[in-house]
Amino acid sequence: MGGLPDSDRRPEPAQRGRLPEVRGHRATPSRPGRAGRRSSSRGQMFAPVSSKPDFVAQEHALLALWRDRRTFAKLRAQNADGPRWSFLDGPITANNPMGVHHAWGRTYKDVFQRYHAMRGECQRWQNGFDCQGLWVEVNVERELGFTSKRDIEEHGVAEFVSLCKQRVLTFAARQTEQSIRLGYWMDWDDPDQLRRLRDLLAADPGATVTVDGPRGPVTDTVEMIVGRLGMPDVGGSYYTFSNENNDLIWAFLKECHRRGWLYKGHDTMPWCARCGTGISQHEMTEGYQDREDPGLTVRLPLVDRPGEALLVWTTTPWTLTSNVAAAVGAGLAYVKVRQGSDLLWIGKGALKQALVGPFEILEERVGAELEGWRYAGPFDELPAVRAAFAAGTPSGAPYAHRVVTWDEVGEEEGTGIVHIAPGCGAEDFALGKSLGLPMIAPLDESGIFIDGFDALSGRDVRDVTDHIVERLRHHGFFYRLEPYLHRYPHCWRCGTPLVFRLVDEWYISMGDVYDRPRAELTAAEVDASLRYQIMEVVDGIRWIPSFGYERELDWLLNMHDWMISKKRYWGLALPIYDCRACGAVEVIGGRDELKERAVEGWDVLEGHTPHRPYVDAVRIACPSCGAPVERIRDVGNPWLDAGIVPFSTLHYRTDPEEWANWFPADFITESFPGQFRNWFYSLLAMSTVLRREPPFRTIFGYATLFGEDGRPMHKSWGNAIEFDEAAERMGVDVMRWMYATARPDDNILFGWHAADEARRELLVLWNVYSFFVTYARLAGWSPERPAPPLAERRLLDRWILSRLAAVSARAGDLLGDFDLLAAAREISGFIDDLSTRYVRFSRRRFSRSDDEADRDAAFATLHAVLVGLSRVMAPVLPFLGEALYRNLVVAADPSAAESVHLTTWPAEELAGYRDTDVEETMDQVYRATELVRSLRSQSGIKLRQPLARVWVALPGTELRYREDALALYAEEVNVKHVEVLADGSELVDRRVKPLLPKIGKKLGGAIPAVMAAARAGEVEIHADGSVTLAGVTLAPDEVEILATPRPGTAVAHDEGLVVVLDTVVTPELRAEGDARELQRAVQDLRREMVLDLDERIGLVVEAGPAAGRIAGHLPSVAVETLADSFDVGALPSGSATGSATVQDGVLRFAIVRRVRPNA
RNA sequence: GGGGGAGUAGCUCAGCUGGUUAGAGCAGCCGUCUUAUACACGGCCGGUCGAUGGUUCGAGUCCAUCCUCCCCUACCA
Repeated sequence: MGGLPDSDRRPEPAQRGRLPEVRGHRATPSRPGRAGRRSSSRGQMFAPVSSKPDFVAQEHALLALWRDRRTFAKLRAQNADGPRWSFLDGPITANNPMGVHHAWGRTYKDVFQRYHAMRGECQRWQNGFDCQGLWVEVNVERELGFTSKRDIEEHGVAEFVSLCKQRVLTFAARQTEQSIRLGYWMDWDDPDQLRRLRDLLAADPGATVTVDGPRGPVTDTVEMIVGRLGMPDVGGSYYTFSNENNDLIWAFLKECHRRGWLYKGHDTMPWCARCGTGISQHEMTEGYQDREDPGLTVRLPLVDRPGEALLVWTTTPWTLTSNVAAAVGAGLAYVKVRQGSDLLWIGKGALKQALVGPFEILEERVGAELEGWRYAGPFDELPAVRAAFAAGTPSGAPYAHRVVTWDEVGEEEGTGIVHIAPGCGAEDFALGKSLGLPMIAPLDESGIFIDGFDALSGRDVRDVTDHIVERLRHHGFFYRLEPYLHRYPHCWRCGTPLVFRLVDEWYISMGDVYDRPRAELTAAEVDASLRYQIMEVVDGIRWIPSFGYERELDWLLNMHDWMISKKRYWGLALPIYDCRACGAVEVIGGRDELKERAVEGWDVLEGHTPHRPYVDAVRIACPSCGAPVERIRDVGNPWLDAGIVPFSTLHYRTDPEEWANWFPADFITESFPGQFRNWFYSLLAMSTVLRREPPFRTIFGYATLFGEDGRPMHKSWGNAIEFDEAAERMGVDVMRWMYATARPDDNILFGWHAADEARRELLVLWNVYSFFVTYARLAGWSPERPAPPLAERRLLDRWILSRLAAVSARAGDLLGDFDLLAAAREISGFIDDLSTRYVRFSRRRFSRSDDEADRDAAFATLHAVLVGLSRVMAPVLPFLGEALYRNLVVAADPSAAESVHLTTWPAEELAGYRDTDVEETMDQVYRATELVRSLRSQSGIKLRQPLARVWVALPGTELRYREDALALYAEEVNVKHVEVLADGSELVDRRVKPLLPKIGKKLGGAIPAVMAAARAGEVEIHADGSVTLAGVTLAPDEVEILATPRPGTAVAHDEGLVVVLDTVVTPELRAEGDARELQRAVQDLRREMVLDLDERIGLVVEAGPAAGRIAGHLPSVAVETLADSFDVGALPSGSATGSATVQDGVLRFAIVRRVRPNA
């Protein structure tokens, strides 16, 4: 269990922790009793930290710790009186284990909630599960091996519905466990409890059971407890199958009905023959797939023009059975062509694609002239067709196939003449309705031809193409058949190609679409059209990214009426009572109302949740004719279930005051694809109907997760990664970091390589932490040791503390603005600065003992930085943050908050560290350091080799903290003296850099000349700092003065910063460099020997000229390598030896151990 | 067919309201530092910023057209 401190096993402090002290040193060092107890011997303060952490093991240990200590409960209690921040969770479908794509969204949800918790805000922390609908049904069917609705009916609807509930409980438990593993803090149910309820439900739903709720034990039947999950007395996640959820949807539907928006539509709809239900417009997009269909061209002989025929084209041959008309474009040109003995009518523009073989044009007419021509249909002798035609048109006259005109007809595909079957296509239906054509509906709900179609009757629509083609050939209707590839709608759930069926479905009217811009509409017009009311609600919401706003409006403007019915079993029971006797429609607004209105069957429903089949038993009296009326058998669209949650989960009905405290939600976040027409839409629609106000203030959307290869994750493609596997192999902090550093509005490519990159970044941080603890233990340093006040610390210390303050302020603002990516980038940049600049620059300060005050300052600084960082990163990286915090703070200070997640956001506390002058100074020093490194690299002089002198020219601005900065610089670049070059130096020139953004507009066309002068150095610098270039005078704040090297000097420069390095290595410098070389070689050998970091040694250096030259430096080598003694002479036999490359060859040495290994 | 987004190094992506010399990480090559020792750092390599025009003193950035990919949307049989 990597890195988890021993102190975890100490008993928990009784009082609630105060915040850890991170400022400088403590005013009162410590209470004597405690200090005596633990830090008298070194190494007791911080638990050792491996530089090779096992993140996964650590995460498991921390999960156990949080569970045992009830840390989350403490957080909730701590914030109970804070200002409210309302997050509303979009329900996850409890139908399968959760995937890594869910983990992406859940990372956002967790990060923002944790951040607001650190702001002391009170939250609800309620997760949601989506429970009802075809998703679950299909999986239960699959498990049972069912292939049709008949199987369900035979199995028994009650049992089937129970199995659906059980499946939901199974996967709610599973997803709960997975979410907890992710570190997602919510008010989770106990997964074992969920499974227990599932088993009890299977055994006996009517048995009485008692469960623990937040307000005490709750006793009810198993079925009713399941129906009450998520409600205040039972607690935990909300479930959309809950009684309250269903009840409130009933109230919503009743309100729609009251306003006259609910209606029954008779229309030709996309239909899934396998699922036996219609598919609404909202569900269509997901199902479009490329598909090859038969492209069939058919001859239709004209009755009154012997020998002539129309050519029509279809990709759905089965619909020819129900053909009633052929449509032409009134204004399009049509031609009669001769092909062999055939005389065919066809659209002029369709000649090329529709005809095969040579032809001759005989005649041309516009479409309007063809109107009314009668033709013989291909299936005229079928009883169903004869019956429909005999019944005729609304006027009563018998009907015959004829040509009609339609303005939708085009010539780009097909023949320019469109086969019309109003019972088999939505547009055909609309046309047929407007012209009063007969309707022939050939299919039953399973896609089987009904009676009246002779040989076809009883056959599956998916399997009749060959038969139909054969028949057409036989009767002379066939012209041509060739495969046709197109996008065709499929069932989004089971993948079956859809057919169109004439059915009754229930809709909520979205109201008129006006042909004027919204701004010009009157209030009355808006009041009359729900879609515009929803748009007004959308206006009041902040959409991130902003294009979401336009997309939602676009959908609202174009959407059709909302089809809410489904001819299925598991779901919301639509509370619609459609009187067969008189046609009156009644909608019931809740369970209580139903009980009141019931005239029979209430006893059947009593004790059950409002689901099929029990709810079907209840009848009410028709308010209009008094006849007993049954509920329609349909269930509801599942987005009704999810859309009502701002009301059902916030207790709109039972506790309006509490509801008002949490409504509207401050924040929701979900993956964008699909939700504009689904959850976002249903939330908006339902809130608009019930309240006419936004259900949430801000919505943050993100894109889609793909495999590493950029394709959707797919098991058979080998690019799929299961959540559990990812969690246990890469660790969830690594996963969360990947998500945090991904652009939300772009698709994310998820894979093991990306995880390695993310881990590497976190390892850098971990290594800083490991470094700190390693040396703090060696030095016996503890946070209680007095440290110099900030003003007396080194520049480097003040710099990193200032950076920390800046980062916590910025990251906080960014998280508050829902910009996790930018916040993560702040943290990432800080980790880089901390590791590559701060620790790298100050490494020696932690190990040496000659300046204790400075050493303590370094420890105190790095400690404060790591503690501060642990808090800043806690929302994003809850495990790493906690690991650092517990070892760095809790282990040392039992009075501190026991978890980083119980601390507050540190920005305000740290603000005093901010010093932008220090930051600017350090940036210059750092850049100048890089230049020296570059020069050393070019001239082949190792950084280890001291040099005598470096000259530095700085940009025109003044270097602040000059002495400190230069001292630091000298040390860092390993030179004896640093000289700052003045303006008059012969090594550099002063150049002027005009600041284009400031002067661009003003100067316009004069710019090329000014820039050329600046480049050439033709500049006049005036006493007040202004300059004249090419006759143009610029103010001091319009230019920057830079240094540039004069030609011919060996220098490095960058944006006005110039360094000149004296590369002469004198014998003295060389000796010193060789000593450093020796020192490094000794350290190398120590490492090879695996000596303890603080193990003392004896050092023997082989006698010779080299040893002689460096003799003067040997004492310091000894100090640095922890040698108690050093000798120059023959190397003792049997000891470990090494060698260092020095000026004139190789210098050998030996290390003599003071203690025996394993002693 | 309409609407939106995107096209920047071999790969993944930065690049703010236009500012002159386009950056990072990874990969590759070469080095460096080091009691953070299976860590880290630097350098090199690599881009006609999808194409073509235009606006402008100046365009990866703004405009137009076209090409490619993705998403949304659509009644094309």
